[in-house]
Amino acid sequence: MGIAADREGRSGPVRPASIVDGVYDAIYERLMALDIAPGARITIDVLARELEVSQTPVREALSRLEREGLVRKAHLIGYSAAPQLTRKQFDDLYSFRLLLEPEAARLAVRNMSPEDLADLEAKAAEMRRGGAPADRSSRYSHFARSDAEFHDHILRLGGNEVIRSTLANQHVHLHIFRLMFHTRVTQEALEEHDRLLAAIRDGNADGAAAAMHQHIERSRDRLLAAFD
Amino acid sequence: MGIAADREGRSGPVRPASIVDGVYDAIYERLMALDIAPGARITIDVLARELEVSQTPVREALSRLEREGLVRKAHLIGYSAAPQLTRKQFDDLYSFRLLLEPEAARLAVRNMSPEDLADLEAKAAEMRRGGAPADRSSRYSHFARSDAEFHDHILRLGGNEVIRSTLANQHVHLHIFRLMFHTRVTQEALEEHDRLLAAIRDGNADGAAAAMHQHIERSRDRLLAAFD
DNA sequence: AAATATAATATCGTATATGATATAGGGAGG
DNA sequence: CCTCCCTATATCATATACGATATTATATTT
Repeated sequence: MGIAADREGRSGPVRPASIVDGVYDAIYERLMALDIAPGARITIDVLARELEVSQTPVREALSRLEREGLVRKAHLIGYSAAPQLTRKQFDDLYSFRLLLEPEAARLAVRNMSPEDLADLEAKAAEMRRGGAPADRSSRYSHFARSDAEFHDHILRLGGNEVIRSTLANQHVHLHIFRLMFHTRVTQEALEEHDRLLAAIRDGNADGAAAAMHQHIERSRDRLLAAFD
Repeated sequence: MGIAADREGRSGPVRPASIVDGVYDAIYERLMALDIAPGARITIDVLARELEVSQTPVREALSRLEREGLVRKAHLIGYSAAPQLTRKQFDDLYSFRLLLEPEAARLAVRNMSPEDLADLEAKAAEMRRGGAPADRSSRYSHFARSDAEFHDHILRLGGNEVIRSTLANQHVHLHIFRLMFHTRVTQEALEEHDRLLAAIRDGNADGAAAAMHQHIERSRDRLLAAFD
């Protein structure tokens, strides 16, 4: 049947460049929204039917997600959403961040231009305003996203692309969100961001590194409650 | 001859090897052997014909390699082997290693058991013996592989799985090999390994971290020649 | 002769089909 | 009544087919 022509006709929602990208985004969205719960099975052809695409792009998207640790694949059994972070994975992840992000903050102070700072300030201001007063879960989801962008922005300014892309691929904020989508400890984080931003603004590299270090440690401590 | 042979599943019932894994290894091998030059086009169906499999597993293997940065994909154009590391990528990569590996060495000293140490010693001894006196390029390829295993082993002992898997996915040693497959500076590296190993053996965590730091810095300096 | 337009080819991106494997459920035997 | 085996179904892994797009070569025009 003329599926292809059919789909071509109703361009409908913004069609990403490739179908695979669209599928990837759609799955990511469902994971982020906890529409697919941690550990839940993900069957390829169900997904393909729901998204009205063939199995091939679904496969490729899942393959990407697997490489990023967001889904797991069991040979001849199938895909499933990654389970909740274990305590050990959590600890490892935060140790990892503590080794990289403070240094990246230090580098950011050294390398950035005035325009870069302005961009960062704008992003922080946007975070402070917060999202629309939607339901709590989607509000936090919005925060998680903004927070990820804020951190990513600093990493970008730091200039070390290996550090940046590596942390991006860890999807820290998605995991965190799944750990505690029910809480609302965003206020403290915002204050820590402000302290970090102040150090950056002052061109205080050591201070920025220290502020980033403290921010991550506190974030870790706040989240530790989720393991009790 | 197909590739699906000689793949051993882990414990348990004899799991049929997946063709994708075989294709992945085959492509990796060609990249490592410079059989596929940096930047060279990789056409899916040529590869599929050569390996005597269908295009589907080739696609999935290439997708994995792409996520690892070993091949690049241009939408509607095709795959190609990743180009040689640029100077900036090289610098970023070594800065990244310097932030992580010394700490991992420190952790390794703290966490490892006597058996772990014995394993590490064995691996180091094996490296010292070196490979058979084959042609120079394949000998260095062998060294690159052993070196990768040595470092990975230490990272494993460190216990932080995020650090370990992240560095493994950078494929540092493959890139390095492609940078200077023509040189033979392995002797110095072996001596640095020995110093590192000595510190580990003595339970000297700070010393191990320092030795690792120095080893990576020197490795970087040796390779810098490749950019002149 | 150079440049543009047009046709031919190669290769990708996507869809569908087929065979293989695991899991679940029911029936026979102990 | 329980256990084991066997069959049925769902799902994956792979193969093949088809349409779309880029690249290359050729021809025509200026």
